[in-house]
Amino acid sequence: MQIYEELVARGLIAQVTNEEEIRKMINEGKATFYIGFDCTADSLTAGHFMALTLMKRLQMAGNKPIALIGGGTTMIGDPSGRTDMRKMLTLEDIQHNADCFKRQMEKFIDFSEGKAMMINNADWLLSLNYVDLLREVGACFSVNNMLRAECYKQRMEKGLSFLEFNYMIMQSYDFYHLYKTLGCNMQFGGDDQWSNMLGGTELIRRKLGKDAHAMTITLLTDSQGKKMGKTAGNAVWLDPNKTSPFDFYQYWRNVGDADVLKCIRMLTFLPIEQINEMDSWEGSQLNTAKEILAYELTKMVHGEEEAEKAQTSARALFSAGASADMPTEAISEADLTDGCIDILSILVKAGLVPSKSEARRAVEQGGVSVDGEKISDMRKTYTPADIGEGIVVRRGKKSYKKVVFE
RNA sequence: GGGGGAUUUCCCGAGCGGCCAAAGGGGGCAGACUGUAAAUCUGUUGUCACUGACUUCGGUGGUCCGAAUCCACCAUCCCCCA
Repeated sequence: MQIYEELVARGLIAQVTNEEEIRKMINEGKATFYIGFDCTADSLTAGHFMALTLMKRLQMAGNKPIALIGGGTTMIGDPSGRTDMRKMLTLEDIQHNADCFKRQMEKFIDFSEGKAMMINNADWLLSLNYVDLLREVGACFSVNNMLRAECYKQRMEKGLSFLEFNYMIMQSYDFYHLYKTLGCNMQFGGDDQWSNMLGGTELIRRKLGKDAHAMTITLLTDSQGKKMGKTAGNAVWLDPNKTSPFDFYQYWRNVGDADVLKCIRMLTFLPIEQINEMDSWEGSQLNTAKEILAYELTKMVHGEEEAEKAQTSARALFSAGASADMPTEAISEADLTDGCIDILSILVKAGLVPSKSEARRAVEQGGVSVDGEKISDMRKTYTPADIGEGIVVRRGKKSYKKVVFE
């Protein structure tokens, strides 16, 4: 099976400008393609992960990826599908974020000699001259068409600033620039980027009379149509300091039944034949599929060792007993009052609850246990001797910490 | 430039000068049921020294015994006219 067919089989492709040409091009490994990353945070998220795997797949098929860091475009902020304007970031923040992105990407993509490139559009966008730009590309854009673009729909109701309106032009300019300087003939991106990407192919056609291609990746959504990769509005980060490997593992371990196969198909590198076999699984058998998904992804992002640890911890926690690799929190002399510490303080200290009030609530509702025993008295206290070698404090089913005294 | 409207807790949204830590919904969290799923039901959802106290309703001042509610100014956003 060739790469294009595989992408289709995995359900990764959403829209393409010209299927025949793109199929031919990437199957023959002749594409030089780019994906843009807006650096609005200092870590990539699970949402970016799919784009990274796609780059990798295409790279393995002999195509050349360009990771474009949006140092310049982030200065503007993409309004696509947003209801609010993005926060404006300073130049320093953006640079810092771009550096972080680079480190993370290097784990997935082979950037060695001629295999792939990473560039920052700040390099050419920031030095553009306004009047020159208007004359050079401004004439190629029809405001009428831009206003019709799907991505601005929501903003047409709430208000769209001129700053953000220009985002499409900047992104189009990137593509045009990369086409001219690096022979980049294709752009990939999330499906929400479709209009912006078409802006680029259109610009290249008008300015150079050449055909460039665009292709979008299906957005990863759950069975309810919500974007995946977030928990309670917070992103699932690839940075282990922002989302621990265990939590990362748990996120995928907990996806809904209806979404497991889709995730495995789209995100893992397991052979498609093997995935097709899993298709017939149902009921609690899907739990195995979820373990596979969680393990595979954690392995890719954090390495095999972390994946093993996360899996062992998770199994131990949800079946029985304790595990050596649990996240641990140390209590010290300074945390004690009259030689002991109460359960509420332990919960807060361990980061299992954000405040004492919530700790109280958790206990009241029977959601707290220590070494497997439910705590019903919120005044219960512990001395260093009680803690001994360490106690396992658990809040709810899924969050727990080992607490030690030192 | 002129006129009108808005700003409430995580989000949406209701709020009469005292009975407002603030209705309702969403989301979150916990419990029951389960398969670490979904659906459903129940409880809970500002903070703390928790039968009480303290801090919140865009910002700053003011009126009042008392303000999310009234007044003034500022800020931001939306709509209509130019």
